[in-house]
Amino acid sequence: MLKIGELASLAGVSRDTLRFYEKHGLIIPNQRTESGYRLYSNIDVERISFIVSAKEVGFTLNEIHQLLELEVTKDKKSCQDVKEFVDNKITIVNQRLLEIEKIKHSLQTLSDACCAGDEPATQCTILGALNEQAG
Amino acid sequence: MLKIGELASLAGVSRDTLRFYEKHGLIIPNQRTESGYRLYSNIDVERISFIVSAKEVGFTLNEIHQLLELEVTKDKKSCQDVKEFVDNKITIVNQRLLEIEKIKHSLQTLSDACCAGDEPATQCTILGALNEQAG
DNA sequence: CTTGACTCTAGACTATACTCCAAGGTTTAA
DNA sequence: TTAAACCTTGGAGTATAGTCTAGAGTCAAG
Repeated sequence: MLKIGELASLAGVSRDTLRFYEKHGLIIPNQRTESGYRLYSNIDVERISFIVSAKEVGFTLNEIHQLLELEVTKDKKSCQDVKEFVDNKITIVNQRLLEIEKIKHSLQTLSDACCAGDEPATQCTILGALNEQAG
Repeated sequence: MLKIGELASLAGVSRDTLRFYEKHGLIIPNQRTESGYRLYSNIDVERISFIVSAKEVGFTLNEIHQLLELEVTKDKKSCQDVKEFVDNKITIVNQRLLEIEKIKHSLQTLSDACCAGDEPATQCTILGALNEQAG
């Protein structure tokens, strides 16, 4: 079991952030010591690492909360609901993948080509590099 | 030339957002009418679309501002500086790509497998699906 | 020639996601 | 046994990114 400071440094977030996430229902330690100290388990390490990743790729804490709450039971109705919600997220994720690939490509153009020598200056801004892909 | 409302609806943002971006130096119309109306060009359409994309994949307005300001001149020093900055961003973008792929995969697991019938319930949460990849 | 849809500025307000502080209790290592 | 380093709660403060409002000017159509 980990105390809040231990989980915080493992996960690369602050103690305050963990308490903030708890207040918003994202990560709740399943135990406390007698004196009231929060105790986290290994599952919480995974949980917080998912939260951090999801946040970095543009999900809000609210969306992340919904994702973490998802639980497919074999009940067909639940399945249907969850599938709809998840497929929606997949669509968003796919769009983001395309966007991030495009940005990556244009950054690469900027990095690789522009210092080499003979390229036209038009490629040597981020928008120029983006257009390069289209043309 | 486009007025602010026209650009706004083309780009899917509000007029207020465009004025807000202007105040922060992200997009400045190169002309005004005699009465003071902002006039935007096609370049501004691309610019705003880049801003929206970059924001969606997790860049802050500040970072986006820096990216838009980038301009590689043939001057070697500028080249070096820009390359360093851009390579840094590429590293970040690559990490995000991995993270988003991982999330996508686990969403797919949730969507595809969990309603089918015989899977263990452990896969049927987002964290369960994420672990599925590791194991 | 006026009505409605648009634009302007300045400034107040909101949501999200922290971050810091005060005042106190707990644990641990010298 | 005491000081440093941790933990608690509650609440205030901050940064980012808008969003809304007021009060006024502009423009195109009827």
